[in-house]
Amino acid sequence: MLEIENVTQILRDNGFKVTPQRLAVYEALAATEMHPNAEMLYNILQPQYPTMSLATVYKTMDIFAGIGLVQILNTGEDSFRYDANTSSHPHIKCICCNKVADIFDIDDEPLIKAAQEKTGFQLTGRQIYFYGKCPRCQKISPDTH
Amino acid sequence: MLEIENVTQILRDNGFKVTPQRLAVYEALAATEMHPNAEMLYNILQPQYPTMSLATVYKTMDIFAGIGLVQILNTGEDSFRYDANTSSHPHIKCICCNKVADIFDIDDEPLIKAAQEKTGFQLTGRQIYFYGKCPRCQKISPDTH
DNA sequence: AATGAACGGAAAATTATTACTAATTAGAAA
DNA sequence: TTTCTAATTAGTAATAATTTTCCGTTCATT
Repeated sequence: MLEIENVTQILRDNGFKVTPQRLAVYEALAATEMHPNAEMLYNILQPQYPTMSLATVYKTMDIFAGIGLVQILNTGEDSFRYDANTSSHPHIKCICCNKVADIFDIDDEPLIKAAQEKTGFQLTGRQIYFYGKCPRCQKISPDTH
Repeated sequence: MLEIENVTQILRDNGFKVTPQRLAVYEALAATEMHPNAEMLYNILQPQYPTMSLATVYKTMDIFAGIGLVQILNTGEDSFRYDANTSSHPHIKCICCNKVADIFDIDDEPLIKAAQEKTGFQLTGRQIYFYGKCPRCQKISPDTH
């Protein structure tokens, strides 16, 4: 969730050119809460950037992930999703509507500490995914599942 | 981690035939701690069961997952890994040697409870993966990462 | 203005997984 | 035991779908 100036700076610092496409991709990702995959992002950008290429989205996300501007989510689908918030927060996915949401302000430190102590690993990252039925889907179809 | 008799029983209870292949696949998975994917399992079985087919491994794991004999892991790789321990325990993967290990006896209940309360989701499952460098790899190459 | 990077669009690659088919087999019934 | 039959298997081909590559054109930066 950086400002455009910061994105510009980080791109330049890493030797990448600053292009309207790259900024647009970042803006679109930062503006949505849907944790889109490449194709969703492409569709979001389509109206405003009709010539935007899916290949560009892929290449841009690859660069962004490399320089720490986005994190890649793997929720068990065929494609990867992206998050402009690069902090290691848990995610939760609705098994009915497939929506992926953030879980902020949750204290996972004790678990991380315990994992580190139990395994002797030098931890570098984590991915915590919860699965269940979101409140909206509970109302719509309370019985299923 | 069931005995063969139990696997046999569960297969029959669910209307599946008990075949040497299915028992061999279960045995191989239960005997290893490497959390193999389908191809690794196939390679493990190859020496003792030269005619074992990769397709059979896939179909068997599909059935096993369906009747609760195995759980499917998605550690961010291209393929799925399998675990004969169907309890929802965290896993940890070494970013150097790609080994995947279990983390038992760790209390993730507080985190689950907090996630449930924060989101209002009806939770049905979770996947907790840690990433880092295992003790062995720390000794071999202490600097990298 | 120069130039190497980046772009669009489409084609290609990748590769895990599934489908297919003839042959075999498990389990039930005779 | 033998027979019967639908389920299962081995081996291979096909699928599916995301992601990457390709390349001529355009553009950002110096």
